[in-house]
Amino acid sequence: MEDLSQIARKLSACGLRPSAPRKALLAHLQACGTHPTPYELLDAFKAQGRPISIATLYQNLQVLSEAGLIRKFVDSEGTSRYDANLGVHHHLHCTSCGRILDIEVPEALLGSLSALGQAEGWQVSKVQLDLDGLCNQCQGQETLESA
Amino acid sequence: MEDLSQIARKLSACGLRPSAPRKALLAHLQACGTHPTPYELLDAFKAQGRPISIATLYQNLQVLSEAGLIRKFVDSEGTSRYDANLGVHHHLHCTSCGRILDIEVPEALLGSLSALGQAEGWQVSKVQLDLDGLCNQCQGQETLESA
DNA sequence: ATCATTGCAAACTGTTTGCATCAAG
DNA sequence: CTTGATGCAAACAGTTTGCAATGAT
Repeated sequence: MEDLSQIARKLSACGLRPSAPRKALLAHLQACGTHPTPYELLDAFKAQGRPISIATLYQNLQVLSEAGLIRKFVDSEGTSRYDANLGVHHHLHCTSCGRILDIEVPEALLGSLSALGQAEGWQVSKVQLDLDGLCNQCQGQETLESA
Repeated sequence: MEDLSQIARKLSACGLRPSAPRKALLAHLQACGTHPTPYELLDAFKAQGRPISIATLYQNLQVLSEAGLIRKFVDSEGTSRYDANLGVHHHLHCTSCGRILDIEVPEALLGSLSALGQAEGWQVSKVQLDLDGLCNQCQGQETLESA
């Protein structure tokens, strides 16, 4: 958990002015633990009473991504999502409630996967892995519904 | 390789009228060996001198997907793509030329991946795996460019 | 003849851009 | 004061929908 002055310093260190929307964006993404879509972010800031414009939001999502402070990805439904977890990780995606959980995949497994590409003569730079399924909560709900 | 009457029979078997656009779509996807986007399909039919309207295209992509004759997926850039390969398979995606190659992942590996989700209490229904990198051709080009 | 399918045009969603205003250094 | 950031509005890309004309059974 970082306070706002640390966030501001991080932005400055990347040559970015620590404007209010940028600090809010980075702080929110680092704290929320989820993988929000642009519109979820928009709503979150509006709900906090500090709305930002959609143009500013998209501009900054791009700027922060380019600076390497956050990361963009596209989920299996094609929805853009943003993530402040910069480490190598992958996703568990609940097809019922939409929740996304970060998981770590053992090095050895990642190596075996890259090897599949190398076997075809490709130079693999990134292993994108998403496990779609039902989270523990939604499994329970399915049971209730079908009862 | 299937001829058009076989394609027509397949459509009828699913309760779909074998209209010209449907036959063309299914035949093309089965034959092309790539994973076209809607606009690539549109252009392909236009180039063949049998253009179809974009509304018809989207309607039929959905209808054929629902019938299980083709499958939709979203690549790591968020672009919709369609695939007539219905078996379990995964993708090698060239970040330079955009080419996508189907690969098979050994059962054992898929099992290990699903197990990661199960360890978190999730019920994994689908392992979505994309290996991003450079295909053999584009590796060569990178070398030339940087020379 | 009936009912599904086509295709135009208009609507919509998510995203980007131009530009005048505003704020940080 | 200078330069970069904001935010409105307009433009865009991809996709969906309403509806009259068309085509398959």
